[in-house]
Amino acid sequence: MRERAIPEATVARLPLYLRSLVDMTERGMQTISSEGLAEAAGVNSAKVRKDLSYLGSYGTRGVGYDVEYLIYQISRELGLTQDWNCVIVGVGNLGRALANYRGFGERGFRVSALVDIDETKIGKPVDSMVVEDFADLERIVKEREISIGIVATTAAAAQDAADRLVSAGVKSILNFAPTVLQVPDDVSLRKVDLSIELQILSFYEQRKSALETVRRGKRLTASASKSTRP
Amino acid sequence: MRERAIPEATVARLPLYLRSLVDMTERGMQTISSEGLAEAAGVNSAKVRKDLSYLGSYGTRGVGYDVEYLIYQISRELGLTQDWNCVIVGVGNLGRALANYRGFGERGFRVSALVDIDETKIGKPVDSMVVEDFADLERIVKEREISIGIVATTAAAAQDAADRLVSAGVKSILNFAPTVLQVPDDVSLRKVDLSIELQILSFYEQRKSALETVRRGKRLTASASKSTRP
DNA sequence: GGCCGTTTGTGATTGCGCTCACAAGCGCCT
DNA sequence: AGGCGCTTGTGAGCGCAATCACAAACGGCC
Ligand SMILES: NC(=O)c1ccc[n+]([C@@H]2O[C@H](COP(=O)([O-])OP(=O)(O)OC[C@H]3O[C@@H](n4cnc5c(N)ncnc54)[C@H](O)[C@@H]3O)[C@@H](O)[C@H]2O)c1
Ligand SMILES: NC(=O)c1ccc[n+]([C@@H]2O[C@H](COP(=O)([O-])OP(=O)(O)OC[C@H]3O[C@@H](n4cnc5c(N)ncnc54)[C@H](O)[C@@H]3O)[C@@H](O)[C@H]2O)c1
Repeated sequence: MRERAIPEATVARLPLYLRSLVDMTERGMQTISSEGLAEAAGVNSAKVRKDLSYLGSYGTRGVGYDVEYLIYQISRELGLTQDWNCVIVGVGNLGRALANYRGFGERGFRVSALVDIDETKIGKPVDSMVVEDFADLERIVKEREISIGIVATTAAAAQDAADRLVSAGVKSILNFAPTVLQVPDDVSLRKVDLSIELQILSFYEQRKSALETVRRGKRLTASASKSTRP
Repeated sequence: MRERAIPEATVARLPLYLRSLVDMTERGMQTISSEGLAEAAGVNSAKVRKDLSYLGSYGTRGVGYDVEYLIYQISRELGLTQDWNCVIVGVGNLGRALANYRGFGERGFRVSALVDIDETKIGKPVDSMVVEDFADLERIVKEREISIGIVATTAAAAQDAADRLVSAGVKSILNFAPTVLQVPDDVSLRKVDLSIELQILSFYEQRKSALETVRRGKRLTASASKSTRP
């Protein structure tokens, strides 16, 4: 267990713990048990303990975890002791909302550039910044030491945006366009896809209404035809 | 295998297949192999076949899957043969971007209401709609048969927004606020958390630069102090 | 009509992550 | 100083998901 390699699932939960812990300091709490942190983060307490144990033995038996110290350790592990420079590619509806969002800066992510391909947008101010030309991406990335690229272009342009980010040396990409991007193995890619989230909700919603209908004693033609299928 | 109950992981991938398939019809393709669909969706072909087999035996050996027919079957399974009415709670930066987004309507999700608590926003037009009063949420949900609630309020107000959605009868919630929401068991909850995504990227980015530094033959003080810890 | 190349559908296997359960360790109180 | 209650850290077991691997099935061609 003392080995390196934190499981992916744990990495995905650390930011959640971190947020809960920050809330707790703001409410003046000094220590927190795995049980308490689990409740705040909406997970199981054994999971919390196992996750935290990957970082080291930072708890005290019979007492819990020191909130401040744990914040520091998680921040360090996540690489949040430094600021990261980001570029938003595509300044449409979504890109603008992201640019205006204060939450990123608070968490150590600085939006250092906004780029777009649309002539009518280039040069215009957006939230104390100015939209720059997509053509200058490589120079901008190098000059400002940008390490994270946020793709908020149309779906059709997203692969191009990603390719340009990659050749500029960006190794981490967050994609909002509803398309599957291809990137080299050494580039981390994460996606946020709102339509997919809604479709997943739709699946369970449908299942619920179907169940409701069955409970009322009605036969569903859909399920009936399905059961007759060999 | 003929049993009901589609694995969660499969449900999450079905929308991805669906999107690839729609792209394919637009390019005039009639049939597609699991291999081809796998490539388009960025997954392994065995996974595609197993996922699709949960819906039934809709493929033809030696040929592949009929694109149109598969689109229909996946849509039906996901509950996309009907439209779903949604309400956006909180019309700030993000809420406005979501309201203006055309992609939802195309996929059968109709934004039927925008509500906010801010007096100065209520009554104002946003994308051919008018912002309504959060206080009227229950009536609006009932009248327009809204089944999906999208929470885009500030973090502090998100739990209240969710509670009100739940008591209005909404059973599916998509949360954008960076906070853990509590909802009853029979309510589906999904979250989109951009800061968490960035923090995950940060973790791997840091690991990469650490590795890079080690490769260059330098000793990392961080890893050195870690290895001396008992 | 039979053979051949192709692709599906699915048992079998492996691996990962979640949960349980409890010994070990800590602080506090007497 | 010793006992007690509380909480951590982690081995063990379990279940779900990913991957492998191949028999079964199909279309087309000779
Ligand atoms: N708006 C939303 O709420 C929302 C929700 C879910 C998904 N999305 C997705 O996010 C993406 C952006 O959405 P949006 O509503 O902001 O769209 P938008 O059309 O308003 O903005 C897209 C922007 O990208 C720019 N662009 C196009 N090609 C480019 C290129 N090659 N390089 C740089 N910039 C380029 C355009 O000029 C435009 O400014 C889309 O892919 C959309 O599907 C948006
Ligand atoms: N803007 C972004 O790009 C972005 C990115 C990531 C996360 N988020 C999160 O999304 C949420 C919204 O972000 P934003 O930038 O739009 O913030 P915002 O402050 O611009 O908008 C919040 C809106 O919610 C409304 N509101 C507050 N309490 C309400 C209540 N009880 N009922 C109804 N409406 C209420 C406010 O009046 C305001 O209009 C925040 O929680 C934010 O952390 C936003």
